[in-house]
Amino acid sequence: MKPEPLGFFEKVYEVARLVPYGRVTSYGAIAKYLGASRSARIVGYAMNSSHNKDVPAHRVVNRNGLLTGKHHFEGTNLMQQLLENEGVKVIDNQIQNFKEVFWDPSKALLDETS
DNA sequence: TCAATGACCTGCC
DNA sequence: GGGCAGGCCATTG
Repeated sequence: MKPEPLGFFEKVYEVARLVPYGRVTSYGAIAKYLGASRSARIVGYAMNSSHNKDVPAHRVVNRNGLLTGKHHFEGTNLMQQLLENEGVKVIDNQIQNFKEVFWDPSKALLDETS
């Protein structure tokens, strides 16, 4: 369980932690930032292991802005509650204004003057 | 070691 | 423009 010291997972955790408050990102965005847009599934898999980490997995959703992984949280609406608590409008597991709350790692890290 | 699965994405019909 | 199928990389049984 230790392919590399700083493998894909760690990178995913890093980006997930870099997600600002009230902002969300997508698996594809992280994967793309890591240079593995085709390995978007791995990013989600990393989140699965991020349960024990301090990774805000609730800020990470799919490309459609749908809380696909909310099923993996404690409660059924915990993920939604967390996002709403941060100011993100979530209705029926669907993030409203996803385009506005969307946080692109590559773009944000590239231009931090947001 | 092999095979199947998975919080997805992209491309094609 | 919408829906369906395949593929990608890594982990677990």
